[in-house]
Amino acid sequence: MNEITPIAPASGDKEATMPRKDPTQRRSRERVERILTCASTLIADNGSDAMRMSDVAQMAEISIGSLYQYFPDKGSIIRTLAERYNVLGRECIADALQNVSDMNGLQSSFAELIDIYYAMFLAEPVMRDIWSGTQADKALRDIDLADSRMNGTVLAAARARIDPVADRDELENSSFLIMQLGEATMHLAISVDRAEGDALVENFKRMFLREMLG
Amino acid sequence: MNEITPIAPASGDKEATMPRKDPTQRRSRERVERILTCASTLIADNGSDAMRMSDVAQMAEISIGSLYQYFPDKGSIIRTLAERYNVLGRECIADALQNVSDMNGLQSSFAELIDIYYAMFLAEPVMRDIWSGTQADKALRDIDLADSRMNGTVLAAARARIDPVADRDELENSSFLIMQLGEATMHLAISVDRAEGDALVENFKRMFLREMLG
DNA sequence: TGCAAATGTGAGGATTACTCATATTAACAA
DNA sequence: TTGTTAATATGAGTAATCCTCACATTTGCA
Repeated sequence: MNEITPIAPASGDKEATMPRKDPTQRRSRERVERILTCASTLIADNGSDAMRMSDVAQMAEISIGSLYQYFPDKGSIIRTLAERYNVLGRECIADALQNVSDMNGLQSSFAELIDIYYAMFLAEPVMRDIWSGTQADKALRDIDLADSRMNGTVLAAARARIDPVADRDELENSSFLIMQLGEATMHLAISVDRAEGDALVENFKRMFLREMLG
Repeated sequence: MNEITPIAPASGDKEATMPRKDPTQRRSRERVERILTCASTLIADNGSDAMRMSDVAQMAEISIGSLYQYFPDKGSIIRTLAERYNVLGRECIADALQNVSDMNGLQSSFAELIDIYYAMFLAEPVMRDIWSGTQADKALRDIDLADSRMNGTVLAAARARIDPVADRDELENSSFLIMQLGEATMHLAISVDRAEGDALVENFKRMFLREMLG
């Protein structure tokens, strides 16, 4: 698996080389953040394809060489941003579903989650660019699948609580599918005009709710 | 919209320059076919990202310059291949749904269609490569959407026949969504192991059938 | 202050899509 | 047949951009 997180700033325990202490690490962290912020800005402006590594370096006021010290390649910057959004999304989903224990709760929580996700996609150009179709990078696709699996597991757990006799594998499989289809719906919805997108999201909600009723 | 079909081989009516007749056109068509065949082979081998235009030219035994005479850019070759698969798929779908007139028929036809599509995706490495995630190219995404819209319209028509009082816009919208989600399910299914993929496809079938029942 | 490790630098290497000036070929008129 | 011209073929070269690497600078500590 390709790195998601950038190279750790030399907190090496190997070889016991009397590692440097705080200032360096702080500076490194700040640099990583600045790189990510600049990359975000550039992606928001013109998309990740148009984002050139030289632009990122220039905007972050570092040399290309330094940039590559923190991120081994262009994809790793994009993946790091993607994973950050995913973490936010997972927290959101976990929060919403953690304490669900009946069908009504599940339905309302999920409907709400879909709205939140849709709003996020509409509001965040970077997220939109990274996920909307652009999955040329296999490593990015893997991140996406892993994310859906985690979210699917959370959903499956909630459904199992509601219906303890349901087959677990079946729940896991269909919950994973629902997560992926939800994502596909988002991608689709943001690539058509707003009115149609809204209708598609509503339709997906309906399909999901029907599916939940088993 | 970017060209899908390659540049037409000089059947110019403009300027009335006494156009050439058959042999040239036949030769051009053969060249286009050879290019597409070679591109297919290369994509099947290593994916479209790894396919270099110089490889295509070499394998097709033409110069790079000639290659670019027939296809204005790399994407246009891929789009042409994509559209050919789509045409096949549309014919398949239209055939299956054209004469459906009751819910039983719709359900069995659609279930069968899903199996056929799944089998196609499993069997065709080129199709898999072009559609599986790799939608970096916006023009390709447009082709995909147009395809789903056409198929969605066919599905909506079948559903309208079965339930004449249903809201047409609603049918159109949800049929379009179903087509896109079906595609998403295929992409997902072929990117996990076979057993899980099979289960995902079965799950999608179930979801679809439930949705159809209204 | 001196040293070694860590970090910074940017010119340049490498790849690859695509162009264009030139050469070749095909179709037709005389 | 032969000359003419439009269509087509050619491939060395251009451009864009990711990434490397040899060297310079900075940092933390003895």
